Amino acid sequence: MEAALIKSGYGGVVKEEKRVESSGNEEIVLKFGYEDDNLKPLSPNRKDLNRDKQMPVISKMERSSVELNSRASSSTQKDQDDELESAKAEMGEVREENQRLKMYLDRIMKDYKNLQNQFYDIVQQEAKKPTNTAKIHRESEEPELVSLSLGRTSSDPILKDDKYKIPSKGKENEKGKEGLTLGLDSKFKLIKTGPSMNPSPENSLEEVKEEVRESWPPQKNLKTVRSGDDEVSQQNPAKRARVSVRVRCDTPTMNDGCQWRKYGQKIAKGNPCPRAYYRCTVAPSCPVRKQVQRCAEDMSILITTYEGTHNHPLPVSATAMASTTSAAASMLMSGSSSSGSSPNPAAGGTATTAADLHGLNFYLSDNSRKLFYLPNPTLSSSPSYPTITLDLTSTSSSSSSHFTKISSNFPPRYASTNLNFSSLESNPLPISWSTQPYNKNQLGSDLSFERQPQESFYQSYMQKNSSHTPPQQSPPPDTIAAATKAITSDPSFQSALAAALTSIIGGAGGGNGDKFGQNLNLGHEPFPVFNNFPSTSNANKCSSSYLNRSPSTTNSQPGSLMFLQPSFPFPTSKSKSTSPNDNSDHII
DNA sequence: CGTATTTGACCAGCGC
DNA sequence: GCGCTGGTCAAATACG
Repeated sequence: MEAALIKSGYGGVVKEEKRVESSGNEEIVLKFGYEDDNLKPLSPNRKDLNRDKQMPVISKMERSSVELNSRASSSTQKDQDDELESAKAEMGEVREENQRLKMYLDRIMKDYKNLQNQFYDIVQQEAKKPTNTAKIHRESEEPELVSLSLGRTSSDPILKDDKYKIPSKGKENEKGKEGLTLGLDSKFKLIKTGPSMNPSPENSLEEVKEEVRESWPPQKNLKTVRSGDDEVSQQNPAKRARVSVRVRCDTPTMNDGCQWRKYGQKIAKGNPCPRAYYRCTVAPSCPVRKQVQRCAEDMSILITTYEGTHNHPLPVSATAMASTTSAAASMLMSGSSSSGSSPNPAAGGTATTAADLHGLNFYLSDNSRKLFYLPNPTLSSSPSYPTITLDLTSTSSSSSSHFTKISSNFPPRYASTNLNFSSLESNPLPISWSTQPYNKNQLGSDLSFERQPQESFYQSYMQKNSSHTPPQQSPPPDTIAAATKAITSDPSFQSALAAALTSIIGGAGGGNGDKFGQNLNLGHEPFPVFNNFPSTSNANKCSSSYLNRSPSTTNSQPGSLMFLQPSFPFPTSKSKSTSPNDNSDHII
């Protein structure tokens, strides 16, 4: 936004660099100039001033004076006059340039302030709109609500204001179509008393129901007597949603930050690669399972399918994937048959659907629910799991089209949705910027005017808000195109996407995650992965416990066990008293 | 020795 | 009813 503004308003791109010293101290270097050499420079001597002497303007002027004095006795009056004139002219130019720069800076700041105020107003208006009908039970928890957004950063001055914790709805959804415009539109609620997976008493029954619906252990476990496992006995097997994540990954499992224990392996039909079954071991009674299998067509693609909802606080490093899956699951569930009485979401009367997954609240507008109608949400006890696939493996050379390639298919038997995220082909990391070399211009460049994606983010936001474009109309639900549109415009999708991105970047990027955290703006509350992803995690790798048995496996990530909430309130009753998972109480 | 993984057995659902 | 398949269990094994 800033750059575009400057470019249009002042005829040239004002470049601003912010450099980060290796020591970690930030040195802000404001460098104004033209990026395009064809453009007229600010001053004819500007390059000389900056390049030849590598010294401040004032120093050059002083030096000129010294030179004049030293030569006064031996030079002719004419020479002196010439030098004096040239020096004066130079000084004048420098002064003019300084004045211009000051003026530019003032105007930039003024415009920036204006835009910032406009943005505040818009966000406030959005927050005041009657979208909180489903937030009734959560209003008291508003102070802890955090709006996570890609394309923002805590250090970005535009976001310093706490107002931006207010989630903006509606039009911001549309930004998801434009490159990095990833507003995490969902309303995230930080865990208060460790209820992320275990709703606290103040949480609504609605949330409890939502979680119960999502919990994994299928009906089989209902029959299996497991004393004290209340969650198991309450679940509705028809409500289980699966979130499948396809990632190009060389290692057997994807490092999602959570602790898993392998409990089985099977050769599935149609795929020579065995399917591994994992369960979450962070908490002994956690119902979450995941299946890991290599793609039959492309062995480099790892398909990780998550089921269920964690009923415990998550390691910070695991929140990204957890929020991804929960958001995606909430999409499915809200669109398929959230009420349990009718598969048609339009039949549900509520204006919004709230889900409390992983301690994060996701709100889907009524529009969204219509948009996410899935044609085959059977309620039978058969494994007709609605499945949403986040495809992070697609090939595309355009970094700006990361989020534009979206496909959707609906296998004949299972209702499923494929979200296809483009990525660089040459790199197992799906996000191209994760592979960019880190020159100083890119590090911590929150003030940089070069952040085109972010600029477009705000630009599109302003434009769309100013025009008050209504949310996308629901297309016919039975078409792939409709599903695609629906998915891309849904706030949960955005949160899922953002979480997926952070997860992938953080997990695959390994030690560079903190740099991403600076370079990618994730809202005033930095997305956990970026700041807290274990620096010891395998860079550019998905850690593994399947094919190789290296010590750096997914299952043991002590460094990542930074829980959002230290308390662990849910019952300690074990589903399996003899389970080796019992030792997972170490998280307390 | 404790813990995690492996792997064959077992179970349930589904289709024929 | 039978076979196939997916999913889970649990004893055996490996590992630190």
